[in-house]
Amino acid sequence: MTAETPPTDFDLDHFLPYRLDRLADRVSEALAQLYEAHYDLNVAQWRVLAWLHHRHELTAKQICASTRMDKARVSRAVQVLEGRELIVRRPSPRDQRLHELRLTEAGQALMIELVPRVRTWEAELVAPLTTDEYRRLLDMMGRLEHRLQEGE
Amino acid sequence: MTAETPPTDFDLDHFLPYRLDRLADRVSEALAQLYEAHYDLNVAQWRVLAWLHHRHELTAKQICASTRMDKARVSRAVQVLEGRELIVRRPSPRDQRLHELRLTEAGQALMIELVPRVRTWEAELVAPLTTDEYRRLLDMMGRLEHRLQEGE
DNA sequence: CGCATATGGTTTCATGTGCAACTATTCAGT
DNA sequence: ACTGAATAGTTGCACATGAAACCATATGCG
Repeated sequence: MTAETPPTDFDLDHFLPYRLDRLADRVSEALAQLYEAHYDLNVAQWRVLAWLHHRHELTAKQICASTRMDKARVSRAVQVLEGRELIVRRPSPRDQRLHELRLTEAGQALMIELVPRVRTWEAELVAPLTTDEYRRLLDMMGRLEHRLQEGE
Repeated sequence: MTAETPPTDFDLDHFLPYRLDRLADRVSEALAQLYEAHYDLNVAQWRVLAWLHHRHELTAKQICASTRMDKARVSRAVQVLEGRELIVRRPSPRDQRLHELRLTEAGQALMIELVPRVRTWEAELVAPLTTDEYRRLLDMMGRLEHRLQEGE
């Protein structure tokens, strides 16, 4: 070790973007183990299923908006899921450009099996936080997101 | 919009992994604008520079540990940065396997210019939080990370 | 109607990334 | 000292991703 000190102190452990990224990465990795191994889903596919489970019927565009994923990425995830018959894609009668997506029976069955596992896992993850802290955490994150949104 | 309700309630807006990912993604994207456009650095390169700025002298291995980046990714970032003469790579006299990395004059100059911009930007980002809230936020994130670490 | 423009979604292409195999150096055990 | 295991880092390969070009349908305006 040299004795020289850095030119300016820039402590990355107190730098929010770095900490956020590190945590999100770890969380995402841990969560992925729940759906990758057993269900052979990648992140994009998981997200599409999660939103369809949550919202019941959506177009690819809406999923893009919800997940911040590129439309190409969503398109490819949808193709795979449709191929596996976990979702169906039906052109909207109103507008032939957009396709309404929804879970098939098999897709529903998968999610009904998977979601409780995910919830249990999440509960365990946030166990070190009180419910009040958890609420505050989400609230603060919301304010940060809002801040970024208004800048754009 | 359909009037149908989702089969089970799984509100992704209250699902921490999703919220974390979305926020980290937005933050990362905003931060990237600070170093991509003006300095032509990608995320990996920025991280390597940031750690070298912070720690002054490190090996690739140490950077891997700090940033959770794959060693191949670090290796390639280092190659580019060395090519641009922003860092130097010197085999350790003690152990020829490992290479000590440090910023060149040019690299230091770049960071001395860039870091204050980044800090200002971060300050603005977290402005909606009180300093106490910010402290708590980092603390909670730390506990969550710790929770994940002990599981592995 | 008919043409220009916008929009949802797909495909192509260039790039970045992770994994695994590989090289070079060091270390441990005999 | 010698052989085999470990470690730091690089490279080859296969794959996922984003940007941009593209296709099909819809909409606005003359």
